[in-house]
Amino acid sequence: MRQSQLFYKTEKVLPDKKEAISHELLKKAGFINQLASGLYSLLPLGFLVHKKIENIIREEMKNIGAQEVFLPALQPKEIWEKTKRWNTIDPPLFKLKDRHQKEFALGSTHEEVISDLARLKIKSYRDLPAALFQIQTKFRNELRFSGGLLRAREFVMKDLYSFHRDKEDFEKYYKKAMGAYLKIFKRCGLRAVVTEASGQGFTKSATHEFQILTPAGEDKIIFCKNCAFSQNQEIARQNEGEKCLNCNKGVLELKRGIEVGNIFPLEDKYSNDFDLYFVDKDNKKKPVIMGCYGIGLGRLMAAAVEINCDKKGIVWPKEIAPYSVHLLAIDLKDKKVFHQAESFYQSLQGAGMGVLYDDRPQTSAGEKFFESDLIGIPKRIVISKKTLGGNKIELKERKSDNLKLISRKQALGELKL
RNA sequence: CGGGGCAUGGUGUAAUGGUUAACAUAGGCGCUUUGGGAGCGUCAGAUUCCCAGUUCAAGUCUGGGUGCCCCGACCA
Repeated sequence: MRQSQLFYKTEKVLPDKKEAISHELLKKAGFINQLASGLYSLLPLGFLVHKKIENIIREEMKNIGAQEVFLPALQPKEIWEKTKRWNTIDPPLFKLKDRHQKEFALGSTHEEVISDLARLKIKSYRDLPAALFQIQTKFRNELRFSGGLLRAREFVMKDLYSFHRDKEDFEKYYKKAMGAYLKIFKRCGLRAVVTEASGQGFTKSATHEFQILTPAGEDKIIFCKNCAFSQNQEIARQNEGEKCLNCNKGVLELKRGIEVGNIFPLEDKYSNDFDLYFVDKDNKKKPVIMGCYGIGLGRLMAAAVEINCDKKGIVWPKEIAPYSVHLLAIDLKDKKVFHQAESFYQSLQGAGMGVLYDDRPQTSAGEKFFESDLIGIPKRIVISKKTLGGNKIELKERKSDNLKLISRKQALGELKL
């Protein structure tokens, strides 16, 4: 992509108010734009990152045998009455009516829709287990929004639902899903802490949240450094400063975290509400055992920035960077520089690399460097009069200060790594 | 839902109740610039969120509305 053509603009003046660092950087660097409270547009750079995250999730979902579906966001009132959640779910639903006064909600989650669907397709133990996921917009009528993408009213979520014959099979899958989740977060440059959390009255068994430890987080968790035991403060039986009862060694700390995902045993709650029964080998009708598993994509993106940034800007983890190489051409009026830069741009593209090429002839060197650091693409190539003197180009990683002057051939090799 | 704050060119801010609402940034044009957000010149851009009211006079004061932000509560 030629930067001269890219739809973006970095901001030089931002409001004085204190906001989450991730929010400030994403706005400043031109990844997102706020339309209203809790409503955000993803600009080309932001959407590229979003799509990278989507694809990581797709890969890992595929690895645990889940199939992708796409369910309606607009949902009729009846299915919500079956679970008695039309008026009780918190945060409340956004509700609306069609021209015949029939009532609908914008889905804040999809247990109702998926259970209704599963009822039609799952009849026998032979149909189990099954796992379906989707990447889709959710709407939540929260009392308050904050931290930019960290809590929005409309956001994209990956939600996975699994269906099982019995508890044992469910538990096996639950562990598999937990592993997949940890892998997803790792690939996004994050170390997630698995935290026990409340079942919110739906289940007595523990549910698990995936927390990214950072002071910018809204959640409070009790954490043991020694054994990585972790509980959301809302259910914690111990306080900070006490000795960890899990390992009997560490001292518990109170940490803040961003909840980037959670996994939840649904047991037979929705199966009973939707008559989701199957006939088992023993010819007996039994309720399907369900689990649900969610990841907030926007929140994940913000958390990735929150953790991967410095004073100059974002430092994107390799796998979710909008582009993998940022090619800066300086002294573009010099014909040699121009030709070298153009041809290297072609070479990079030919090698199948995602490359952003700063081809703007009027922009000063300083501004190019500044914006490059702000946008945070992992690898930077500079071609200028200076580098051409030795017929080399300059390579620098965003996360380090080391400059390397190498030949174009060498650079192509190194960039592929 | 409780408490607090703010609302002025696209963006960020300034303006003891008193001329023509100022500055920065972003934008257009021209010239000069190119290794860490370039300089000079020039042009353009605002019924000061909306509706009432007080006053000789309102961006500024009062009331209501709307929007946004922060703290708390809430949060599958």
